[in-house]
Amino acid sequence: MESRCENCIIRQFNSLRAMSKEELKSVSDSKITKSIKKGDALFEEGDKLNGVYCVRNGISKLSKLSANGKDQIVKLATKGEVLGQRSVIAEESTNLSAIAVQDMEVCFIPKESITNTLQKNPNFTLEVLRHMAHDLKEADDVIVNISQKTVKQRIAEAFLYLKNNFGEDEEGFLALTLSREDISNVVGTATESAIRIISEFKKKGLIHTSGKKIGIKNERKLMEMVEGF
Amino acid sequence: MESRCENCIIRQFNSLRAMSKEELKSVSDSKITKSIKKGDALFEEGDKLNGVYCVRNGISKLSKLSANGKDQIVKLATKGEVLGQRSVIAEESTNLSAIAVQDMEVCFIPKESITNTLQKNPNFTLEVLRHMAHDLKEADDVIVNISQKTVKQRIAEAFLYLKNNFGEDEEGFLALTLSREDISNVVGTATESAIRIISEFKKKGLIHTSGKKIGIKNERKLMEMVEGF
DNA sequence: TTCCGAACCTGACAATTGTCATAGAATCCC
DNA sequence: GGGATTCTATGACAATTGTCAGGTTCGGAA
Repeated sequence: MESRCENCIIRQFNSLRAMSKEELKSVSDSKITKSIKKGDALFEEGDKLNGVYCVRNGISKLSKLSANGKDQIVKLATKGEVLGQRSVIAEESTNLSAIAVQDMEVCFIPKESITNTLQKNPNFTLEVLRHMAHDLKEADDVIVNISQKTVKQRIAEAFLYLKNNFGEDEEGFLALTLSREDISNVVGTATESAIRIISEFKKKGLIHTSGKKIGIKNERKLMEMVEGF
Repeated sequence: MESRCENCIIRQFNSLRAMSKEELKSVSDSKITKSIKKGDALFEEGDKLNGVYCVRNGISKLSKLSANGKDQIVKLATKGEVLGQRSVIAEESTNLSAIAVQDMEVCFIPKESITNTLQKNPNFTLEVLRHMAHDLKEADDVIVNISQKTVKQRIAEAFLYLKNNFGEDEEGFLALTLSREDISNVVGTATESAIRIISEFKKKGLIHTSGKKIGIKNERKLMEMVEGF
């Protein structure tokens, strides 16, 4: 495993690429590499973060607990994404929990390295800004989807999203396997409703399953369903 | 009306305050002041923006059209807010429409003034970044609310939000009067459902109405309702 | 003023979704 | 390997929400 940030490929995918050699060196010297097991938390809602997490491997769900005790998953973050930025930048405690849905490898970067660079390197700041602008757009899309589409449409969309963003394994199952509960927390519905709709999709030949694993059989029909046919 | 950005009080409320004297001067020289009538659009979903809009007065709804033909209002923007930033920064066409819900006065600032400053003045960039971080957090909250709360709770919350953010007039009505349709588009429900719930609130003595105008009568009960009692 | 259209309101009904209860299947841990 | 626990699944039912179809009221224009 490469342990110098300067040489880390992951950097290509995130805002760290806009850092200068010296800045990267300082980040590299202060970072701490951590292994996170599936189900463990990187941080939890309300925590004050002393730094950000750069994901080298694995996938994390970012979720928020609602008053009625249900989690809403707001985003799934994978290799190359930086978590906790929003909180560090706004100097607020985080509004989301980050929990591993697969074993993960992350680098913890103390916030000083980040805030120093933010104040000195406009390219880096702009790069972070662009990323956040993108996240904001995605959040807007989620709002519209969740309020205007039926649960069925949202589940169909979630499967397509999982395929497009995380791919499939050799047997044609979605590479990212989520529990039924996680799926229902992504689309914002009751677990039983999600299960029922998954069964229905299976009966209609849109998907096939094997245990928790789900594979897409008829992508076109799923897409039509998302559009409302 | 003050026409030099350097002297504009609005600037105190947004990221423009982080600009240097010279930068502000250049913005001021290139800006165009516009009056927008209630119902007219500042820009529409899909437009490529050549600049941003700084709101001097009035209120705009930011909304996105969904496949089924309904608008979802994602945010209400008022005095001091800058619209179109996200799109200019990400160099994408906008994902939202901005339509005046009251007569407005705005300053159009060509994107060059903004992008130049973004590249040169890290304080400004950081300030913009902080604002966007805040918007992103709010968007996350909206996602959780919309997916986990009932329509009734969301409407109660919307009224409290309107009171806290836009205040009340002398007679105790919400200062920002929205049509029933706009209200339903804020909470993401059918217009009829919104109307029905407004009637119910009125019967229960939680609010009082006069034409389109709505006044809050029992704030405590509304708050309890939002919490789920 | 009077008319017209838009906005508001209400009822009846259907569809969607959530809740509760229960049972089987898978998984984990000793 | 076996028992406990968690996850998946399904039925029955209730609650919520949307849709359609009609009204009424309001505000602006002729």
